[in-house]
Amino acid sequence: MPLFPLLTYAHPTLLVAGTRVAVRFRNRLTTAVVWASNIQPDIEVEKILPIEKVFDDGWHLPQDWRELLTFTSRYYHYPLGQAVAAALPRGLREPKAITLPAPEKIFSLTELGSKQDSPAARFHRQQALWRCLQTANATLTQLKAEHQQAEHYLRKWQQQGWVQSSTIPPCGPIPASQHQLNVQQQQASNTVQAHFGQFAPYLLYGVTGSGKTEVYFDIIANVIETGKQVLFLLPEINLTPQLMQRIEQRFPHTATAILHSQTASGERTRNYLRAALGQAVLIIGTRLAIFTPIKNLGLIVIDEEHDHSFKQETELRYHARDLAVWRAKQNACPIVLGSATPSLESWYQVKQGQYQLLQLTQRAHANAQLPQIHLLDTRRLPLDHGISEIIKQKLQKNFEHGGLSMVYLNRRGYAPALFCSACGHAFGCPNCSAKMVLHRHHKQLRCHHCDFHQTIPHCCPECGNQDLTAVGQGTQRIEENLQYLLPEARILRVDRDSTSRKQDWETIYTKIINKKIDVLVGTQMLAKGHDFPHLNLVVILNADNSLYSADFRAPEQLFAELMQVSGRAGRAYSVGDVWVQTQQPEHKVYQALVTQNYSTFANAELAERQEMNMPPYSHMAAIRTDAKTMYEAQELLRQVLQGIQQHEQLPTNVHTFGPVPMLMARLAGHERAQIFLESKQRKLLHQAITIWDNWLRFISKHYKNTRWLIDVDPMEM
DNA sequence: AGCACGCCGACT
DNA sequence: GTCGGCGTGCTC
Repeated sequence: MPLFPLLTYAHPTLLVAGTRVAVRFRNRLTTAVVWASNIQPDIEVEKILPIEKVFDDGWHLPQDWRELLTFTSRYYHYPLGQAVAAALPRGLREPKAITLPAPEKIFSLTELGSKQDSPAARFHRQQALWRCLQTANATLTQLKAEHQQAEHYLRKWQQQGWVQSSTIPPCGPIPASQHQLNVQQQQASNTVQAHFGQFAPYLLYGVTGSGKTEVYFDIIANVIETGKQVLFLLPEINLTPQLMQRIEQRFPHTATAILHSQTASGERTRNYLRAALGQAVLIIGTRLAIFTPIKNLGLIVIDEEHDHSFKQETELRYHARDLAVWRAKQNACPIVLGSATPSLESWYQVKQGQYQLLQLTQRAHANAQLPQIHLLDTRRLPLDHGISEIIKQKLQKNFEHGGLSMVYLNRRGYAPALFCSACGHAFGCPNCSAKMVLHRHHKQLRCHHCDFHQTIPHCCPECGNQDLTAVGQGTQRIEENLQYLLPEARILRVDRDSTSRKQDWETIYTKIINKKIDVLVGTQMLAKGHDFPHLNLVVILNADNSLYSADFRAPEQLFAELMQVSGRAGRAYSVGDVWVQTQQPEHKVYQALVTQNYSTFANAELAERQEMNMPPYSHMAAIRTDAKTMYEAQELLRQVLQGIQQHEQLPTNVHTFGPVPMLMARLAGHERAQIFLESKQRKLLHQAITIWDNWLRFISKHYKNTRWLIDVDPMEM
């Protein structure tokens, strides 16, 4: 519940902290977790209600997990109960008993069984099952693949005494890797291995295609052999079937648990418990997996550590990477943060000597070289449907030579804006401060920030003019243009509109690998984590938009994005070429991109951040409000600010900026404002947030229609 | 969050 | 005298 204090309930016997119970709260039955027992209640005894039910499953939420949540709740100024609810899978959030997952078993024929005839041929599924039992010790998963009702027959045959089962340890032998690590990779792995059993944070900085994953695998293999568990976090978009296949190949006998928001809730609860019980050794997941209780944690790996998806932007606004570092410290284990373009926060920690740097400067594939990057100044070049002549020729040539090209453009839809050619009226979203995007296939104007959409209007609502112009290029339009340019080519568009379901990716990937595609057109989805060995030409169109953003992290983000996209080229067989169309080739981001020199770029950015007293040189928190009008949203902040200034002694060295509208001032019908608190000292910042929190709680009662929230270490501006 | 409580104005 | 709208505060 959104309450900060703990509530007292009564029970005749002492309960272990971490026990799940069912209690009555406001006359409703809810799940609760025992945080402390045998305490002196702080309310009148007659008000205390009894615990209704104790879920004594032989397992409780462990102490280190409770400490993690206590920390999370305090650090992010979020009610403990709600933080706990966010950290539990559905199955544990419901006031119901759970069944603990059983340890994995293997099945084989008994001596008696091997003398039996196999089931009759007409029961061919049963026969397959039997054959599987004959050949080797088989796991339930393997057997289920042979026969859907494997469990039923196994039980039957076990009763007959034909089949026996035994439990197997969750970490079987790990076969040697097929990849020979190069010197740098081996060195990186060795360094981490030398620090098993102690807190040691590492930044694994490796250029795209340098084989970071193989380094992770090598370290993981070694931790697992010491009998410990591994937490492997990665951005949602990188949890590809391709990666899972590699893990399956590398760790065939290791029990893995996958945890992300797409996993079905039953499965997620099961995996959560398997990790907690030590039945799963390799725990793979997205940011939410950071809250998985792990019995014997020996290593944390964060892949693509710079990725913004590790920060949750709703409710409990945690950063999984930051919590991971905390957890590694708590569990005295190494943590490896990997990226080709590390976050400036992590890079700064290296500079401060807090994190140790591990570098991979060469591409892992012997023949692979870093791509050649070329800038095209579109102020001087005529564009035909958003594409310059040079790029047309490059694409044509590559197609003629049977190469695979990729056209990257971070805008889905047909055109990012629709204008009236007579009066200049722009079609904006009525709910958001954003332009509507033209989607030709669906014959709609859509807002990409809320779910508002409408059919394409045929005239201007202001002047009635019927000549409306679609301005700019989206992936659909580029796809259309390319098809016109290269009528013979097999072009495939990959964006959220074309690729919404999970299996879609698998089909696309097989098509690409089997050389059934000549040109890929797409957004972010194409940029991350995928290995297309034959890709040798990358074209980046119109990335300039974010150069004009007021967000101080925009250059860092754009650089990471462009490096990632460029890095898709020439990973294995051929030299990759990257062509970038821009109106500002002289901009620092593009200049850094051409040299592909992350460290020069990062150091320059850091110098600028220091100058401006921005993170990571200072710490920030945002207090946000939203209301029907911008005035109301800002008024609450102004009132609280005034109250604090008059009645409180804010710690010195904490600075306040605002209130100001958010960059995206209007979203889904709400006007949004914010105020920033900034300090060089974390502790002082937290003191200031606490004061703000108290005042907001107090004053917001008078502003019924204004909602507010606290965002510690904000990423959004 | 969501609900009970109580204050106050409007209406029978 | 009673109903209900809404602001306030508590939840164990």
